[in-house]
Amino acid sequence: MSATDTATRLLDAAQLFVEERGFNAFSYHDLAAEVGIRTASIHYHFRAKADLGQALMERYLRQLDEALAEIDRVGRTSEARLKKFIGLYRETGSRGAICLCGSLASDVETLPESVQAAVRTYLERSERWVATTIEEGARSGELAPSGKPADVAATLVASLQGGLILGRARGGATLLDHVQRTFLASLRPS
Amino acid sequence: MSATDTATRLLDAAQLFVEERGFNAFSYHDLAAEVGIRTASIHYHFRAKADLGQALMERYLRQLDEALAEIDRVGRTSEARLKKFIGLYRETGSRGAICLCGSLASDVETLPESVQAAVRTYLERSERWVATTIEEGARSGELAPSGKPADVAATLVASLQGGLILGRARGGATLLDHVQRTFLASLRPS
DNA sequence: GTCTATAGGCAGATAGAC
DNA sequence: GTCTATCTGCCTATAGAC
Repeated sequence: MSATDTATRLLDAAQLFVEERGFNAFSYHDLAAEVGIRTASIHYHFRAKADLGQALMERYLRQLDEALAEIDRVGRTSEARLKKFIGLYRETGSRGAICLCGSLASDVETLPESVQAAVRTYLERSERWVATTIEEGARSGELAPSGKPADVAATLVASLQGGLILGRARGGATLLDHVQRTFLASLRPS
Repeated sequence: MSATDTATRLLDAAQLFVEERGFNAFSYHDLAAEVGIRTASIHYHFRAKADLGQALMERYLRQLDEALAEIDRVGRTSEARLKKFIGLYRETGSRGAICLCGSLASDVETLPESVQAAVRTYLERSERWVATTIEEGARSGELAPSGKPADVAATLVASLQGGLILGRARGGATLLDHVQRTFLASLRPS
């Protein structure tokens, strides 16, 4: 029952800030106020803000792997698994946030190369999982994609990330409902 | 043959900056260097940076209306019109940029309300045009959307905006190729 | 319209005491 | 590990001369 260590609390708070405002729109001062220490103390845990960004993406990648493994474990059909995958994004949107990776992708030109690389890895891994899931569904006859699985997968991930960003800007959290209906309908055999 | 006036040159340069880096990642100093005047002079044309953002979106809205009118004028079929619409985004992506509106949507929490409103208007207008175009195609039997036109329209706009952001982060400008193939295939009657 | 000069604030980061 | 104190630099914005 030990209290959560400071580094973890910093990562938690930073993740919320990035998901709500973006990497360049929060400061060590904001972070310090949230966690209850001074800005100088943050530098002890993360020497520079770029290091914090990298640690954030590394943890987020591990969380992705865990989430996908869990979906593969409990999802019975390909469609059910895709629905759960879309559900991860809907959850994020329902708390007024966007995906950490999508947020960093928006600011990509201002980020250090190490963080850019982690963003690319996250996107590739997501697309590959979706493509594989669609392929499995197509093989068993459960799904009928109208194009190549890799095309559909790239398009789905783009509309989920875009849907979160546009949905927040539009107000009202229904955009991902449209995305889910459109994709599941277009994948269903007629 | 008069030279372009300063306000217009400032808007042109600012638009490129926003499309490449984001609204909060360029300064009046960057802008001044680009246009060849001093930062203080920019304030004569746009009192505060928020005013510049608003002027930027207002001009961008007019450009959207012109582009959509032109597409309606020359596009012979619904599919041809949608392809030209997607082409607007592919053009932006091919110069390593993202849509001004998508860029501002990413930073939406840090923007003044007037700019947020313009972003919403741009998105609504885009979605409505796409929905109408799909409806027309469905009525004539040229297109066979698998869901409601409004759903498909919202999803298409989200994947174009998301595709630009993710495509730039991924490197390689092929993401919108995937999006175009996926949507045109899913709209084609079987 | 554009300039020089500068105010005033906040950013990321470091040194060194405890 | 966390603190106080401080450096340095950049940002938006303004005042007032030309």
